[in-house]
Amino acid sequence: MSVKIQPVKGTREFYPEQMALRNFINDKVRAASQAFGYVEWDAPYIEPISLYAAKSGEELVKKQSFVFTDRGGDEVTLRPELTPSLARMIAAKQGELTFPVRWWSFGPFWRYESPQKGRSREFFQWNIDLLGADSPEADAELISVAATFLRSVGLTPERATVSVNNRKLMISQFDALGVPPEKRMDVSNLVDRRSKMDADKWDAYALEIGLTQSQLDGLKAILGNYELWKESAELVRLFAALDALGVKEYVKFDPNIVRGLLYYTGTVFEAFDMSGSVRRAILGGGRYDNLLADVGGQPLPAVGFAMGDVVIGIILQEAGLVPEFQPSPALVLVTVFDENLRLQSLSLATELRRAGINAMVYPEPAKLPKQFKFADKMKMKVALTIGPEEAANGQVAVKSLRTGEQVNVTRDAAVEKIRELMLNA
RNA sequence: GAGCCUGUAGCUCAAUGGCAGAGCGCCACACUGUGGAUGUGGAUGUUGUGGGUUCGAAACCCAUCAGGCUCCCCA
Repeated sequence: MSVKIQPVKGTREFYPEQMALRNFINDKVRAASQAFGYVEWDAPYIEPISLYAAKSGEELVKKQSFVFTDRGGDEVTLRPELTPSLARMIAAKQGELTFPVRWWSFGPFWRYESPQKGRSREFFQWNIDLLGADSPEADAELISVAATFLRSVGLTPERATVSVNNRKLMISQFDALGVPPEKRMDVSNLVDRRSKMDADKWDAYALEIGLTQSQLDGLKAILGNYELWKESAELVRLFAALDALGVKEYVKFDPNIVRGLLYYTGTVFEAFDMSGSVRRAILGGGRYDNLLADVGGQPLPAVGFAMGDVVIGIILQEAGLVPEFQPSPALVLVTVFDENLRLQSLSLATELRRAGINAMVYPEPAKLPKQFKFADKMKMKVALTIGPEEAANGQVAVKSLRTGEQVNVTRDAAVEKIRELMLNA
């Protein structure tokens, strides 16, 4: 009796079509990263749990990590994020690296959460970081990389935008309202929740955490003031740089963006899909100037962001931006006319491959209609046939599956004819 | 971790306690030297799984698994 073994909850199986989407995202990520001079790197997929204990927050470590004890008795985990590994690796070579460091990575991560739309337990994530530069122009570069990626996959500014804010600006605004420093986190949390709660409940919650009515009114004024960035010298420089970088239309200031992570110190940003069904951030990041010092390295300013493959994958599919799937990497089918001519088909295919053309041979001498139907389903461009006539004359029948035109050429001329048809296809 | 919704053919979905169906797709033939179009015919299945109620369950009840939505968190 066979029992169906299901895949682990929250994992995805990548059939060729899904694999093509994953590779499409990976290719665009690589191109956007390399266009700005970032170099690829990676860290171990299994890490000691203690690596995350310091800075990642209890939620991530205790509830969302795949933790297990290895045979030696050590507590390890499948990595839930990359930044702690980055901090460790940078700190270890801080004396020999040439700064500023520009690194990117695209790899698997695991988080033990309940799977739902836009979230799985095993996912791929693009991480990209610039370490050793603390200017607003450096922040702008990362935002520009993000916008360049969005543009490269065909997402227009109407469809996807990057919302930007600055933690320092918000803190100074909170201070001006008379919010005590120990309440900053609570207020940030409050801001983060605004879009998810009813207005009345949000007001009540604000008063509950200790804001006065006048502070609440002041906070609302701040969150509705989309010109507030003009009061931040950093943001003024940031937007000037974004203009020069040619991505201004993708970016807007939004005082409601605060982001959950504790370690952000200045600029923070998130990209959203404005029209799709996924109400989750496509990517998010910001400046984290204290992290290296916090994990024992020399102080080092840093800015970066991360993008998961799940949300962007859904958005690209919904927007119809995923390239048509090509079922076979071979665009040429060599048919097999009959048993006697089978070896001629095999040797013809070999000639094509030696000329650099991917070619597939039908595995058996089936009826020609069946073989042509197969080529059609595989979305191939060209079908070749060597029948008794062609074999007698040293020729090959070359048919374009797009136009339906067929010509007989000598075997020597076949490669050139196929190249011509594939260019036009 | 908590609450709610869903699960029927490969896919999208019907059937509300009384013979499990349609469209699309698939296979064969028309067409034994040529795909897409058309026509004709064919197969779709332990109704997620396991129990229970009932003369009778796809439907009602319980459990379980999977998926979705929300809270939480975040990519």
